[in-house]
Amino acid sequence: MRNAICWDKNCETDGFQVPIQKQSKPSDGATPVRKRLSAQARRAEIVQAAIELFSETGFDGSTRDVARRAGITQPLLYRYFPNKENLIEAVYSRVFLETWDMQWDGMLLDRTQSVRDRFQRFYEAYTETVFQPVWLRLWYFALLRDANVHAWYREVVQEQILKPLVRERRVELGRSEVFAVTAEELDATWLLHGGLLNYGLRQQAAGQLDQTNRPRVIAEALDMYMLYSAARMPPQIN
Amino acid sequence: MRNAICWDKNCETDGFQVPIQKQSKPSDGATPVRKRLSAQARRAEIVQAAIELFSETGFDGSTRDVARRAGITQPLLYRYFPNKENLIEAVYSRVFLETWDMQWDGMLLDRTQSVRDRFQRFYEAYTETVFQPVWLRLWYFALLRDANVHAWYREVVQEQILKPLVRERRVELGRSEVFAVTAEELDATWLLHGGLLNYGLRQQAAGQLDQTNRPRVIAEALDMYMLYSAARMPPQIN
DNA sequence: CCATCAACTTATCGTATGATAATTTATTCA
DNA sequence: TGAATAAATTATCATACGATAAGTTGATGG
Repeated sequence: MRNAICWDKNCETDGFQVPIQKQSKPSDGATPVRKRLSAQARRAEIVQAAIELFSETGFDGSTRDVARRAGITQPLLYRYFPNKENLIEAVYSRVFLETWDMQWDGMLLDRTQSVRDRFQRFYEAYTETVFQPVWLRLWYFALLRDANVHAWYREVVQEQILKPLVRERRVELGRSEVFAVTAEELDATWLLHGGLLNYGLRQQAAGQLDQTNRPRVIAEALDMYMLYSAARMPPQIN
Repeated sequence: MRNAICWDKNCETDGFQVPIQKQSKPSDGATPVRKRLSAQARRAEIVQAAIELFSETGFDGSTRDVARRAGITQPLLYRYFPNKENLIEAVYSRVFLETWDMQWDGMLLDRTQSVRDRFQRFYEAYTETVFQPVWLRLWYFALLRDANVHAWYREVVQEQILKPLVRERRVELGRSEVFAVTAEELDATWLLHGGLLNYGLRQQAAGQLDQTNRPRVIAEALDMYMLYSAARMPPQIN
C-alpha cells in the first residue's frame, strides 16, 4: 500500500497534494532534498515553526499547521513533544528565556556615561529584540493564557532593568543607592517601560515597524524619568 | 421521544445531566423557572455570556460554552447570530463602543480646575471602567485578532483624551492651543496612557485589583507629563 | 378555544483537532 | 553487506467544533 490514494472518508491528507518531492532548503544540490534530520535539529525546526504559527494565530494554532510549516507530518511532532502543552512550553523558553543579552548588564552599569545615555543605548538594543512582531505577539498571547509567565517576566524586568535604573539615577543625583527601591520609584519606571511596550504593540498592530522615530520615543520616555526623578530626589539630601 | 436518554454515539448532550429544571434567575418565585424570553432579552443574555467566556478563553471559546453559560442550547444561538463571527462583533460593540461616558468630555475641558486635577479625576473614572478584567482581556484579545479594532481605538483615545490633554496643558502654560498637536506631543501622552494600560494589565495578570494605590500611579503619570510639558513648552513663548 | 407564530430543543452533518499504534524507510556500524 | 536502530509516514480514533434541518412547546390574539 505504498503511495496509496486516499480511499477512506477519514483519510487525513490535510490538503496535501500527491506527495511531490518537496525540499525544505535548497542549500545543497547533492543532498536528497529533505528528510532524516538529527533529533536535535528536527526538534529545533518544529519549535521554530511553532513560534511562527503561534505568533500569528495564538496558541490555539493546530499541531497540523505546525507540522505543515516544519515540512513534516503531524504525528512526528509527538516523537519530540509528549503533548501540545509541552511544545508550547518549549516555545516559551526558546523565545522568552533566551531574550536577555548578557552584555546589557554591563551597559547599564557603565558609569563613564550618563544614566540617560546608557539607558538610551540599552532601550534601543532591547526594543530591537522585543519589538519583533513574533516576540510581542507571543508575549501578549502568553500573558493572556497563564499568569505564571507574567510573574516571571515581572521579576526579570524589575531586577535587570528597572531597579538598576533607579539605583544608577540615585547615584547620579548624589543619593545613596543602598536603600531599598521604593514602590513609588518602581511604579514610575514601570509606567515608562510599560508605555514603551505599549508603543511597540501599537506599532505592530498598525502594521508599521517605524524604525525611524523609535529612538525619539525612547528619549522622550527617559526625559520624563530624568525630570521626574530629579524633582522627587533633590541631590542635597543625604 | 421526550426526555429521551442519549442512545446515539453522536448524541450531543455535552455533559448535561438529566434535564433537571434549571432556573436562570431566582428573582421571582411565580415565574415558570425559565424559558421564553423576548428576542431582545435573549440576545442580550447570549452576548453577556459570550463576553464572560471570551474574556476568559479568548475568542476561540466555543459556541457550546457560550450557550451553556446563557442557559440555552447551542443551536438557539444561531437564531440570533448568523455565525460566530457575528457574535464576536456583537461583543465588540457591546464592550468597546459603549465604554465612553459623555460626562467625561466636559470633565476634561472644565477650566475652573487645573489640568492635573481634571485628568486625575478623569483617569480615576476611566480606569474604573477600563481596568475591569473583562474589558482589559477582551481588549488585548481583540487587538491580537484583528488590527481594525485597534485603529478605531487609537483614534478614540487620541481625539477624546490625548489631544485635549495637550491642548489644555498648552493653555495652562500660556501658549496657543490652535496649532496642530505635534507627533512629539502625542507620543509623550501616549507613553503615559499606554503605561497606565500596561499597569492595568499587569495588575489583572497578577490577580490583584489593587484599588488602593491606583490613584497614586495615575498621579505619578500626570506628574511626569506636567514636568515634561513645562520643560518643553516654556510659558513665555507666544 | 384554537390557530398562528415565534421561541426553543433534538438530532445530525461535515470537518478539524489532539493523540496513538502500526508500519516503512533511511542511516550507522559491526 | 546486512542486521539494528532511529527517523518518518500512514492509518486511525475519540472528541470537539461550527452550523443546519426538522420537530416541539408555549404564548397571543381573534
